[in-house]
Amino acid sequence: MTEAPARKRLTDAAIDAFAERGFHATTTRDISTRAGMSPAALYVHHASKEQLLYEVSSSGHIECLEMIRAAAATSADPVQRLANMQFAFTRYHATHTAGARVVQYEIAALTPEHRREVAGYRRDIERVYHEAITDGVEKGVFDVQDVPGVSLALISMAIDLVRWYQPQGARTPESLGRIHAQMALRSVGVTHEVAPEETPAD
Amino acid sequence: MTEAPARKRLTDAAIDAFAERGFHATTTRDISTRAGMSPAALYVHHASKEQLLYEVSSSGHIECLEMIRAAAATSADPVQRLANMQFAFTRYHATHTAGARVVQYEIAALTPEHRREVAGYRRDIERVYHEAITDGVEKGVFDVQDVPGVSLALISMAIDLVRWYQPQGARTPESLGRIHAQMALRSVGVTHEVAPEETPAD
DNA sequence: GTCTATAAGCAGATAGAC
DNA sequence: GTCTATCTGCTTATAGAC
Repeated sequence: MTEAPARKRLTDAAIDAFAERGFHATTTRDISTRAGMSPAALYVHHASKEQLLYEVSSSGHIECLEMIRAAAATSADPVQRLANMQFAFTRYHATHTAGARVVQYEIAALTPEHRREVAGYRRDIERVYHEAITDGVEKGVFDVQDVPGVSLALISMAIDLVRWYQPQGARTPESLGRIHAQMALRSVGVTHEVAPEETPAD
Repeated sequence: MTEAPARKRLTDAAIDAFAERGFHATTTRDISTRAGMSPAALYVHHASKEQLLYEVSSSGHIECLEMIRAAAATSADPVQRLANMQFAFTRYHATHTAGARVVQYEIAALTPEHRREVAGYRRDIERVYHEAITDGVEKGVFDVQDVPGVSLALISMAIDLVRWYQPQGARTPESLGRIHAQMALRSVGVTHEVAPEETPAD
């Protein structure tokens, strides 16, 4: 159990600081102090405050995309797949609140080029939902008129909890995941109960 | 059609600036310039940048609370009421994106006292949903195990669209309202279709 | 790789003329 | 009530010693 390298200590500190106070309200001194370093040490490892945000934001987007793709690959049955996806997507946002808050709310602080890159990851995430719901409609088990509209609403349901969720509260990531999974199935017209298969959380 | 008073020009400019860039990234010079005034003019009408945020945030919270209470009063039938509420709540967030963004995402920038005040309005909004769903459960027309959990998820669905909604896009506030209203009914176990009654938008 | 010291600029807020 | 000018402090980022 050795101490984390300085570079990762800084990105971890940046995640917490950006999540708590927002990018613009966070000072580079705040980040370096949280990482146990002097203000100047930050610039040995990162070119600028925006670059630090970009690293946090892009790696967070990629992690989230891989997570939802893994969840979408857990079952060939549309009903079970959507339940697993909504459970995993919700649990992820409840367990990675700090990182997800930076991912979701600090896009405007990125440079235009960096913003374009992460916008691509976001479209990829929407596409996973879109395809899963389309699959269920085509197989005749889902009843949905507006597939993109329902996709966005299901994604919103999970993402918005990073705005208010607090780990010390009564709700666990798994309990929220089960509620949202049931609401997802009901939203696409599946009336019977299907328990989500809980893939191991990282 | 006379020009708006300086005070309102400033709060309107602050809503746009805070919504576009966030509280901390917005400068008082940005606000006063948008309102067509010099930097010093802002302080004739508002004590500080935080006071300006507080006025925007509290009036926005109160407006939203009154809107959802009005929607909850449109029908005594739990099914029709929930449909009307989710339609109105969604349409409101799509038509008041800028103000709602400040309301939802800039709470951390308020002083602790101001934050406590708006937290009360937020609980009131949740309570309106909570009571509407409880009413449907007690009358035997809704099937919901976790009433607060479903309430929060329905609220999240509408609120999160201020994160991504753009008026120039293809979706109208009304089309989003109808999708969300149907998803709300399905989420509480109502399987038949009920069109939301559209109260006039302000 | 870390530190101290500091440069250069911009922020919120105020003073005082008109 | 609006302006110009300015104060004061804090920000990002860099220089250079160890």
